[in-house]
Amino acid sequence: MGSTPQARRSDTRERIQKTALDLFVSRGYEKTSLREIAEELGVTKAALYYHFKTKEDILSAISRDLGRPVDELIAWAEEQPPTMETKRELLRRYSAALASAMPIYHILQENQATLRDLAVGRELSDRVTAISRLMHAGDLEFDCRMRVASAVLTVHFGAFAPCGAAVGTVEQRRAALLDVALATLSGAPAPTMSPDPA
Amino acid sequence: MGSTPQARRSDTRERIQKTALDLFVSRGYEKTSLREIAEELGVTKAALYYHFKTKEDILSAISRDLGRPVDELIAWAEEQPPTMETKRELLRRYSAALASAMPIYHILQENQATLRDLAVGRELSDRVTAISRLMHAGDLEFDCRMRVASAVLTVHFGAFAPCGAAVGTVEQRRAALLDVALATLSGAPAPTMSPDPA
Amino acid sequence: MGSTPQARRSDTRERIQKTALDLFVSRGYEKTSLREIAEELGVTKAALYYHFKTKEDILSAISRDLGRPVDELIAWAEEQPPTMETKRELLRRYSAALASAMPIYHILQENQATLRDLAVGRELSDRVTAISRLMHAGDLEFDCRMRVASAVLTVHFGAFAPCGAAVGTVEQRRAALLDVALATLSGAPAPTMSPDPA
Amino acid sequence: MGSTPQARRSDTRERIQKTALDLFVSRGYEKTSLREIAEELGVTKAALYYHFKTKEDILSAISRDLGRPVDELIAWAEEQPPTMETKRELLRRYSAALASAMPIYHILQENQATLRDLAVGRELSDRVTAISRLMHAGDLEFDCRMRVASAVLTVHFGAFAPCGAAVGTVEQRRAALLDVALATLSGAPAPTMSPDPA
DNA sequence: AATGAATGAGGCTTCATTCAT
DNA sequence: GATGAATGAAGCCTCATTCAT
Repeated sequence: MGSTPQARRSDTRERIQKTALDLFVSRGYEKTSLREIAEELGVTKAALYYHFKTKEDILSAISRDLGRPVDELIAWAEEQPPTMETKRELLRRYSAALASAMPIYHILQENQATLRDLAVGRELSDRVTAISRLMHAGDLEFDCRMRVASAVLTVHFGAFAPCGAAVGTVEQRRAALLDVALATLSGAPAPTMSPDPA
Repeated sequence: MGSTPQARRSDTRERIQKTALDLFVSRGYEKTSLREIAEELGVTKAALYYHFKTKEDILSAISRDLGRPVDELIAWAEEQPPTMETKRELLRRYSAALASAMPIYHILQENQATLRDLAVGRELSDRVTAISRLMHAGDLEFDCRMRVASAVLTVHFGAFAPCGAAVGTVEQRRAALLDVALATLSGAPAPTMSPDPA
Repeated sequence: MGSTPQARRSDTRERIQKTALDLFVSRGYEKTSLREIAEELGVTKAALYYHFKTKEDILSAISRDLGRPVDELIAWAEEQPPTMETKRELLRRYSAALASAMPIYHILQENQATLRDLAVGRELSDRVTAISRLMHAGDLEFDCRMRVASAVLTVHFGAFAPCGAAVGTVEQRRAALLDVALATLSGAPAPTMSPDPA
Repeated sequence: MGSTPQARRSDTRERIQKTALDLFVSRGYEKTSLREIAEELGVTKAALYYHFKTKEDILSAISRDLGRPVDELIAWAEEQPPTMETKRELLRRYSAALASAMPIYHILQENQATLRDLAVGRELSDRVTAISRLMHAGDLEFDCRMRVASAVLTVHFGAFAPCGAAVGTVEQRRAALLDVALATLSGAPAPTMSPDPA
């Protein structure tokens, strides 16, 4: 009994996922070779193939794991009426979900050309598309659609890159961008900006 | 006026750039091999090396050519005072410049992981960064910065992807998103949206 | 009598042989991996290694089992005088034996290059060689040897492939080819064929 | 002028084919790796890929080159009337053609399982099938078909293996087997064999 | 201005096999 | 009687690049 309470049956699979994720994020999917992953882990390439059928499969597993929150969010939104309030809530939750699922989106973001013709690429971009579709649901006028688009772009891409220099914490920026997006969404201004103090 | 003395020398260099651009856009930088470019053009790989030192060099030349408008925009903005009006104008011009320089930004966008450690990658992303820096110039408050960020994200990323379903023409969408961004920038809402009759 | 004490112990070994045989026949020895065999059977590769020392060992066991009739035939022929009648009978019996042992000969036939340097390869081809040797036994003249050779080739290779289009049943073809071979053997023609009315 | 009169443009392609043929014959197609071929030739694997698109392509080129005589024979036979005399002549020519094209047939013969699902495999076996089809052309009776089959088997497979021990030269054996096959074909006995001198 | 030939490095994947449990 | 995990060797192939001509 004692010792590790959890099953003693090798945590290698998870270690592979973790290491692969790190490398995919830092060096890119295509540029990360299985050799690197294996070496970093201290196992052989063949060991990776014991746990995953292909390189793509590794990313796929990661995508499934990290993408779950967003998937659940989509499932939730699909059962709500396409009202303004739903969309505001969706945007809020999406912003939050992104914060934790960031790594995969980062990968999708930076490796689009490569992932485009991989099944896992669709898995990933389908999620983004779904959110966008839900935000645009209903019979909106053109101007309104553009505000929705802006809001989505702000929340989604605001999650990456240190946009606007490094002011505040990551979390503070996220919250603030969400506010701006919400304001844009409803057509109301966010906290005003002095007309031109410069 | 006759032909410019320099011209009529061989358009191969330009044909290479054009073909390479097409392929980089449609298949990605890394996934496009020099063999493909050469085959598509009906020349040998070695011919490419006669005109360009490396693969990266091809992209670099493309970047220089297509990026000129944005470079000029940056140069212009750097000589303006960092006023609100400058930024509004900068945003307008950037939106317009993007429309024509789109292909390279598309490439940067979809191949970030690969370009990250290439000199040409910096060339490309420096331009984006410069715009962002100029937009954030001056002593702005936090909230204001976030609005700037949202505006930039909207204009920049709105240029890619058919965000918000295919309503209107590309040009109409661009103009509309620019309006939304400008409104966000000044803290005023764009044309309002009904508060939610549902 | 009850069940033989040895029996009822686990039929896995036999199931492995059967599955392996099927796959070796349909996909070839080299191209059939232990993984495939294991998967088809619903066990692990390691299980195969519990029952057999190596991949070759599996084929070896199959060869032993299915080759027994031919081995017995060889043993029988080795105790007969090398008369014409013996050879005629040998040919008849070989034709019959082949019909039932076909699968392994099929494997030998189609995987010669691979089996050549395996012990089991010799086991298999030795049987063929032995038959041939026995058919050629004695002090035959050159012309006669060639007729023997033709007869053996006809019976042996006639057992594979749908030679001569699909006329008659497999069994009918076998019997007919045996007749032709026997006729060739004794230098007498089989039922005549019109001299060419065209 | 002087030096080699032939184009000085690298004979590597042909050297590859020659070396590959040797190895495919002696070690088998599957068991011959591109590394081996390259090493034997003193070039890199990549050099092979400069001259041939794939491993299969190498065999394909060999097949095309060595198979030409048989292809021509088939073309010839297809324009003859399907008379007995045509078939006798076809058998004669096939026997001769085989003598020179032997290596590829040897490869087909010994690597069937591997070649089965390769395009080049069909190329190869189609030739054999075509000969067989032509030999069986017309409205033959069952018995006759079986004699045809025996004749074809004798000539085709007699070309391989030292059937009947090493008596006479290869050429003598070929001629003799052809005679036996021709005799079988027409239903007449070949030079008789004493009824049983043993 | 361009080609033909070749290279070295490295990519992903599969295989037969082993061994502790 | 069998499994889960792992390995080492090797396979085919592709790529960016070079260089003599």
